[in-house]
Amino acid sequence: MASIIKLSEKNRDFFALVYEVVKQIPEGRVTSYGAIALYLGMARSSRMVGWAMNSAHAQKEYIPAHRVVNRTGSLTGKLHFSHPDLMKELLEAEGIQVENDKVVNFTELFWNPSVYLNFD
DNA sequence: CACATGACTGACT
DNA sequence: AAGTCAGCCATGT
Repeated sequence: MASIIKLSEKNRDFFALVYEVVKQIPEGRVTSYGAIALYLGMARSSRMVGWAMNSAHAQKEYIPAHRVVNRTGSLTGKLHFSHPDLMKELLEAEGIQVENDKVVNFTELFWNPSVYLNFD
């Protein structure tokens, strides 16, 4: 029926914040759901970040969701893209090597928002 | 209200 | 490194 997602105002803000952070991820770098949650002060709501990403594709502005993986560097969200291999292709297009659904050199490519988006 | 589900994580093995 | 478990929290039934 209604394809419109019902969200409380509180969660709308949360979604917007998540997208805002994801959009700041530089090309060729990746981060994790937990790191974003931590940066937003919701360290125990990492699942909610993934939940927010589920609606990223519906946003008017482009969200580089492929740059967000789980803590081990696994492409856990690949099945939610329009094509299962799209996530890998997008990452490789940015120079990120992907092997067996995992980001190679994940620890080196990891982009921590809490470090690069420090509050002053 | 109880229970299941999920783009997660940390601890433990 | 990889698998299992419990904790996590918003949604759906």
